[in-house]
Amino acid sequence: MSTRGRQAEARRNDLRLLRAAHEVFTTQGFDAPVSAIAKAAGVGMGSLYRRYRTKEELFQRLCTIAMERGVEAAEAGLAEPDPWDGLCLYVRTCVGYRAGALAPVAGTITTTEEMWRTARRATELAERLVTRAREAGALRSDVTALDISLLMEQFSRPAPGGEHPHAKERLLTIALDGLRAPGATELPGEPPGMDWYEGRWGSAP
Amino acid sequence: MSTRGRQAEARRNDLRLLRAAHEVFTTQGFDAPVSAIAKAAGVGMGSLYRRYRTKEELFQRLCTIAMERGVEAAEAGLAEPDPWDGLCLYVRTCVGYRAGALAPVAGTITTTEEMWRTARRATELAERLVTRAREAGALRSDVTALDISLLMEQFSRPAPGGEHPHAKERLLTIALDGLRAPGATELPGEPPGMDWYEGRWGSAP
DNA sequence: ACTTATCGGAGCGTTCCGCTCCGTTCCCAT
DNA sequence: ATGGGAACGGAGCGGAACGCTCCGATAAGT
Repeated sequence: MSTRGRQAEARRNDLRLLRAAHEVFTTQGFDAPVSAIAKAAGVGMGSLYRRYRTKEELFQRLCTIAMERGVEAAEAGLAEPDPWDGLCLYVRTCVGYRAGALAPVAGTITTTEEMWRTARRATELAERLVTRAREAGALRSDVTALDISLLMEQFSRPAPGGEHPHAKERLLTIALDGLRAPGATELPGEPPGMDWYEGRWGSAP
Repeated sequence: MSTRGRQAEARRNDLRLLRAAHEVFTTQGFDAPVSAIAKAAGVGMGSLYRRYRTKEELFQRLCTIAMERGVEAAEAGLAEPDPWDGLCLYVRTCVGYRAGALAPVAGTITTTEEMWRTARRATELAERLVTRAREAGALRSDVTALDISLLMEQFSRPAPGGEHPHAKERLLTIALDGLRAPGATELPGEPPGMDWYEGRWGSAP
């Protein structure tokens, strides 16, 4: 794998494209123009459209990668000996690269088979992580794994008016403290179910 | 003030327009088409543009009203005898009508004199509310009024993929529990300052 | 030197949006 | 009863922006 030549440039371009697309889509939403991604990647439109035939295809690839990173984060969390620290690591990592910002937009495009598979693996690992923390008595008992997914999603959403360097971490710390057992206030209403959550992505295969 | 006649219809239309605009802008953002607001209000484009000469003017009026509602919510919170309950009431009320969803978008248009005035009153009252709760020992001591504003903003942001009826309230309850004294984890980084916050709206007059 | 894969970006067709303009409706004063 | 005028709804205009294509330029491989 050389670092020179046209093929090497193609590989570099692909990486830069994915990075730029992640940045642009998570901060500006799926409506962001494709040209903005190309420009952010320092790559021409032609190169982008040779690699990904449509905007949707690029986005699908991006979602899969984001979920794979979520899987890795969950595995890293489970590798942590302390259940609470593991859960915090997982949440902080996912929010750190705004993984949740892609999830809601995923409902506006068709969900590929690969996306379903990866999503299933990610949710299963997250469930294990949450159950372990709860059974260790570190996590309040009335919160579900889906609550935490939605929490991450909420915190992944960017502030349109520019970001303060530490504000997000401060808020996330507050929320994580609120997750610790025992909960001071009982959580209201029915917890959201898995069927509802998956319904946002279209019908399951 | 009659309920019949053309003038009465004009008044009703104005009210419906403001309600619809609030709903559409807070859920779809400032990019939502004006026609969507007119349709949601059950009003023709002509009537909308006679009342508000531009889209921006409508949005400015909307922001002012939202902040006035924020002032009222803060006053209601201060009227509550228990400092903690008062703070919770304030936060829940503001998040309830997604007041924070307008704040970041306000930076994309020019801020009127009236908006500055109302904003100043709102932040001053919020500061009082927060200080009272902290001095009563109910609120963790390392959190600032601005942190709470940003928290409300974060929770005001709509989920593009449809909303679960109770999910938001559950997450908000968790966050509020995290705000109670004593904080389990120290908040990281410098708290955001007022100058940064106001800078998002353009330069102060 | 010639072939050929890859590059960047101008341009095409289309969609969408803010706003205007105008024919219609209906209150109300005479 | 009737004419004037204020308020109504919505089709349509001009222009901006977007997804995607096409092509001349560039440089690696032989």
